[in-house]
Amino acid sequence: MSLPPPAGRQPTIKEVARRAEVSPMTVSRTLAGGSGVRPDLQERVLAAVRELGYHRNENARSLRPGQASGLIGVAITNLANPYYGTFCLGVEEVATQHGRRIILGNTGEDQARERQLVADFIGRQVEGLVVVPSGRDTEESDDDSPKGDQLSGEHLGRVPLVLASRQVPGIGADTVVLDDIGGARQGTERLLTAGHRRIGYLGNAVSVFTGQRRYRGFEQALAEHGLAADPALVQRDQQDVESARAATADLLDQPDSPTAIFSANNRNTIGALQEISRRLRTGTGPGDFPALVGFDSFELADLTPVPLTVIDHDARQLGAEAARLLFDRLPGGVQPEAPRTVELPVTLRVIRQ
Amino acid sequence: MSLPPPAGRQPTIKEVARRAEVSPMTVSRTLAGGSGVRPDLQERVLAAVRELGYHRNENARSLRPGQASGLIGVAITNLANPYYGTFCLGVEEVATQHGRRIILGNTGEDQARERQLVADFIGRQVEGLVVVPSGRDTEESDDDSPKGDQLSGEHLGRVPLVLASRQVPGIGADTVVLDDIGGARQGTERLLTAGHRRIGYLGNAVSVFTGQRRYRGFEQALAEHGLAADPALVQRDQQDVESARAATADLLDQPDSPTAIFSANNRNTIGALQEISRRLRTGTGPGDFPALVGFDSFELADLTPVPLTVIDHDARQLGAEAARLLFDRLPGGVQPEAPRTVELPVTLRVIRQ
DNA sequence: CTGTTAGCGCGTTCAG
DNA sequence: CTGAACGCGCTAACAG
Repeated sequence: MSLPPPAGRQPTIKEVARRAEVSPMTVSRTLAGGSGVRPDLQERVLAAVRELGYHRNENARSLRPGQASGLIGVAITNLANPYYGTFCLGVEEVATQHGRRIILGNTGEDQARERQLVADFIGRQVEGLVVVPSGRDTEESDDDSPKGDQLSGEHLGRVPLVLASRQVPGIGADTVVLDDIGGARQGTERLLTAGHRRIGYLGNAVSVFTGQRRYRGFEQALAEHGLAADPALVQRDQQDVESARAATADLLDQPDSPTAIFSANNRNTIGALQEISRRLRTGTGPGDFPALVGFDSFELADLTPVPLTVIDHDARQLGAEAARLLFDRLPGGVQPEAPRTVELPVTLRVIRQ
Repeated sequence: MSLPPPAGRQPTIKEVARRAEVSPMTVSRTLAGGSGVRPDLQERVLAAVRELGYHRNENARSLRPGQASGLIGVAITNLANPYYGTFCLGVEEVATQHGRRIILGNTGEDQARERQLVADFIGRQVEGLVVVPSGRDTEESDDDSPKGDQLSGEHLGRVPLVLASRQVPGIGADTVVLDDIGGARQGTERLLTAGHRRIGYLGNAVSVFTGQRRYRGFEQALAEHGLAADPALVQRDQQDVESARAATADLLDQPDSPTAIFSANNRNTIGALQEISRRLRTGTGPGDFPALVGFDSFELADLTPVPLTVIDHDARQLGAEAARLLFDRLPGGVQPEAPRTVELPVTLRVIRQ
């Protein structure tokens, strides 16, 4: 005679035990590897497990002291950007190597949402956090409500945190960033060397860490040539492809439009290419279209209708590195003393001269 | 006198209670909204919560009968494909509207990995699952080890499941698919109407549901014109851009290379465009390059160097619809009787004539 | 309005 | 080799 199937609830260890006619402990031990359990009992247990479709309740499991949840919380700013999808893949792969699962949230550059997410992750007993911090001031402020509050030590308890892509002032967490300044400087330098003097800038808000750094690299290169950025040619409030396309249209429609454009991320570069290609098709716009240098690579860069150089790097590697830094701080890791910052190099890649 | 901060552990409700000099129940009630708790006690509790950085343990919480975990498990096949990133965003948005969090796993088209993931999700007490099933036979087989075993009702317990993109025979779950056959038929029809007779095919494995359906649509359109697919022009084992590029090279290098190519997904279309553009730049390859019709849209399709039509749809909407079907089966939903299949329409969009 | 009791599913500890 | 008791953090149900 078989017991009735569980009604609307997952079967528990007790039900398995009852069905296998053993005690719950025998089930527990069997599932833990079975050392010290008679083989015939193990078989009865495993049969009952199969028949009932039993799954250990990981939540109850992690309740016990010393038992970890096996979860890593990942918060990113924009899942619609393939860049971050690839980034997550890097985190996920390393997490899987360490037997961990990732739990993912999208902040949409919203700090309130980031705070909720992180709080929830901690409530779910994540063992660690990988966060791409949403836009915020990167300047230290001396008022008493520091930015990045939700990522401060007190709020995190003792959950290790790794920041990716962007640093947050006042947060002493391990961080992986790119060589934003150097990459932007080199990319801009390339345009200057090619003789360009009117160079447009497309970027994300200055309140975003990378936005600020990449703009700084842009300015540095200009300064080295005795130039300064022309405010009329600087557009930096675009977070998505459509606004980037519109900003590009603005640049192209200026009376003395730029002969080249530096773009600070793939959203902006793609928007620029879309607008340029639209005008090429419809025959509108300036006679000559600007050359492009853009941070981040992307699929189909090859198809560019104008000269294009990308400042390339691997989002997957960024994610993997972030995860590695995190696991160093988890049980079994090397437990570094001070917060570390890893700056990954970038590569100038000429797509079309 | 303040208690020592929690050492390596998250603070518990008891510590908060001790610090606020109330009972744990008063803390619990305050955090649950505070109805029926004296305001001054609430303040003491909230102060203690802030000071200790307390976060409710959601795992312990969901242990109690009747309490749900607030988690939705999402398993996709390829996080590196921006398509699935966007898909996840759609799921995530709807889940957030319902106060749920998503927990994400990447199967890499590996059934074993899919099984592990789903088992783990259930162990974490997810309230529901959204799965893009990894490749498997779509034919019913009459042996006794049916495909899609891990998604069968017995293994899932009573966790509602929604399949997205791909159906699995024998699994009576709600499903959202695209009009794969109709879309592929229309796309191919367009090439035939334009006079093409030698049409290449790039697709994913026939063992993948969409791969099979899209190929069927391709064949149907050919048949309507009294034609059959030429096996020499059919390549369908590509899962990523690089192998798609190589397959395209194969097609282009044939003595009598196709005048048009139908591509069954964005990985293949992008690979094809890369190869064609490479040859255009280097001046190799056939004199005339084939026109393309591809399933899925993608960024920068505008830049195509050859005539291109895409069979367009919104991955985000697919994800959102999958989530909606799922929430219908969760507490508070409409609890439909039979499994439902939603077939989302696709749109032919001419990118370049 | 507040506190005590009990038990959710599991595994460590200790007895048999 | 097997089982019973206990407690992890939390909250419904029941006192007070």
